[in-house]
Amino acid sequence: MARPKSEDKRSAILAAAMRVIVTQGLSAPTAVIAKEAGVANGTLFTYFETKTDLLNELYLDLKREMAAAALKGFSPEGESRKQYFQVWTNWMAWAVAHPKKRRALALLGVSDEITSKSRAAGHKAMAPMRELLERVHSNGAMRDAPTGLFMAMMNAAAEATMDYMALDKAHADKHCRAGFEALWRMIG
Amino acid sequence: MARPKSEDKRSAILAAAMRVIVTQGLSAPTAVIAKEAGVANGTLFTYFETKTDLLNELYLDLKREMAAAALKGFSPEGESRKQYFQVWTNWMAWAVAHPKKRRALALLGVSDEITSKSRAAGHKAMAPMRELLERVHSNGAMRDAPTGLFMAMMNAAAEATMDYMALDKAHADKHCRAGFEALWRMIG
Amino acid sequence: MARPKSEDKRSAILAAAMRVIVTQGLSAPTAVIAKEAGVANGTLFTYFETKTDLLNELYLDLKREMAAAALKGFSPEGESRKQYFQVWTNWMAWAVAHPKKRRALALLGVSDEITSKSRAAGHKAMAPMRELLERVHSNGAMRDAPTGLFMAMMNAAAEATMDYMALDKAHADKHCRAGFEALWRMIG
Amino acid sequence: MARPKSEDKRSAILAAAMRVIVTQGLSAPTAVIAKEAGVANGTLFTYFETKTDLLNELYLDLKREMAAAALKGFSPEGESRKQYFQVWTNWMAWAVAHPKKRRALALLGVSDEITSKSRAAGHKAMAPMRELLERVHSNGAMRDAPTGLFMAMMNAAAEATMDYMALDKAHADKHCRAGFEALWRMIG
DNA sequence: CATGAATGAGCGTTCATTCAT
DNA sequence: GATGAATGAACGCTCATTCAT
Repeated sequence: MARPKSEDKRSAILAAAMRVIVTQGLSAPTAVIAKEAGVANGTLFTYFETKTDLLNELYLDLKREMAAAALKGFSPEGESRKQYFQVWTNWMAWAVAHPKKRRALALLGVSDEITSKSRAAGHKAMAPMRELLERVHSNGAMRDAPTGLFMAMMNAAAEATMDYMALDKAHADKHCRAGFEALWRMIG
Repeated sequence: MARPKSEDKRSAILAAAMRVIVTQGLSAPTAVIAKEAGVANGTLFTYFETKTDLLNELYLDLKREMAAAALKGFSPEGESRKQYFQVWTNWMAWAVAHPKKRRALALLGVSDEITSKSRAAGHKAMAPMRELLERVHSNGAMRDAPTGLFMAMMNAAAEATMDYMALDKAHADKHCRAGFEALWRMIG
Repeated sequence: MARPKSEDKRSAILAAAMRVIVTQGLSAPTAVIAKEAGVANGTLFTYFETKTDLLNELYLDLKREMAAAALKGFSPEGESRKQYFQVWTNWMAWAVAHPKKRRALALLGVSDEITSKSRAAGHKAMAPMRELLERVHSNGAMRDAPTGLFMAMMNAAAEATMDYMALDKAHADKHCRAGFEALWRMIG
Repeated sequence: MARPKSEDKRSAILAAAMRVIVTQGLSAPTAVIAKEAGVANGTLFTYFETKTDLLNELYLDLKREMAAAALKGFSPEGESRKQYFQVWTNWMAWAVAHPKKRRALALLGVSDEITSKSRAAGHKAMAPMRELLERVHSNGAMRDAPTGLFMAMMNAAAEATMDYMALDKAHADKHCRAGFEALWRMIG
């Protein structure tokens, strides 16, 4: 089958795109991404039909990686607070460990290049976390507020905490806990 | 060129930029913005030296308008909770009344075209709110968390509430209060 | 109204396109055409929205010029043979005097970039000649053959004669007459 | 590489090229031709060094096939008119039976990718017809016109007749004869 | 100052051809 | 020999900015 499409090259392109996007934004030329990945200009297009496709796949890739990191070791048993604290801690740890990926994800998340299909798939990767939170919601202080508002508040708190942890890495752990406590006061 | 002739034209361009950005994103051509403003292509550049300048000024403009709306009728006396509830209500009302402006502001906020100088100036417009919140912070449940984290959480909650109100306008008032209650539980 | 669109520039581009197409074919880069016309790359697109538009307008332009040359001094009175001989002579003279234009027209004529609308408009420019020929047809040796076949034969004879005249310019006049005689034997 | 292994593959590529060119023009990608032929992208280049080579060989192939069809059963004896009518009829029949091949040949014929060498070889395939016509020429009405003009006129008439037959297949036979009569009036 | 044509760098994508498998 | 991924030059077109009118 001749030279098979190389999974390595594919991920090299995705990784390069991530790095380049962080420094140059989503308008980074595909040529720059290709060069950063160490492949020829045209090769990028044998792995991704269009730039938009590349961006969408990168979005999903990062979203899935983030979800996997957050849900690492997660089992849907035990006390909700403890469970969620574990997830929260994983999540924050990933965010602090991969600031570039988080930045790229943020840029992609607000771009209108990302299709609703990609967004839905990204959502799905977070499903276990969402289920856990639904349990929290229905028993907690916000039980009378709509789920959508509840989720939005939770997400917002998470993003804010990540931002702050990144800003003051030295006390990241402390901020992680403080963020969680604040959140739990709100929703618990 | 500090004060070009027609202040009307200037604001027409800013308003046009806002409208166009909402539908086309930040990459909207200056030619389109100019046409939407009813002026010639080149005229835009006698009012704003570069497109980046235009975006920065629009950012500040919107930020200031938003701050003014939120702080309408604000006087730094009285009980913090009541004061802040008033501000919060104003703020949410503005957001719901001007979804396009909020959308444009959101796009601008994450763009790397916006300089830190603009961001600082935008910050400044919110100073009275910040001062009020600092009082809340030093006496409230998050008094041991850093101000930055505190502010980030508050902002995040506000954005989340706005989003949700926009999504379900019929019960906007209810969500406005629910968001505030949740926030206050966290920070009060 | 600022710099008005310059009719000169427009025709410079059309003329340049004609020249370039003759040497490089229809796939000649727009950049080359622009340079040949002495304008910037982008300027070409303020006069012609797309390359296809440029090609279509060039086609029409040449077709009209050719028709005008052939029909110069034509009045629909007098004996058909004499009339048509005059047209034929004009036509051949134009073809020999403007071999590049004829070559460009030939290339454009077989291209599928040229729309049926352009072809129809080109046809229209030849209408007076067509009418004259219809008279010839209905009274001549081919009166029982369909008009379409008649016209095709006439056109083919014209093209063949032009080709041969171009090949042997020294005796162009003689070939012009020989071609006409042959044609007339066929259709007269 | 003069005679690569599979003659089948070679003709599959040529046939595919013909089909693809008819629908997509001469700028059809080699990749598309290869796929249509059921071979890999690169395989095409083991049978034809360059795309230009492929086009030239296709041109010759078609030209030869056309000549063979026209000359089927031809023997250089008997009355010229009868002989040529036979050839003409064969020729027209082939054209009507293989409109795609004729279309491809037409596209190739006007392309500047086709070398003069290929054109000369194509010419050669028609030699017997040409010899017959030379006899007609030297005794016919055009005996005083140069051979080149004579041949051009004959070819033009043939093309025109083919075009018209293809347009109105129902009466193809009639048009075939009408075309011949017209031609013979001109040259006979 | 207003206008809009002029400019040319820059971009996403294509495709003939090469070459590793 | 067959395959199809790799290559990179090339192209049509866009658009921020300049400048003649």
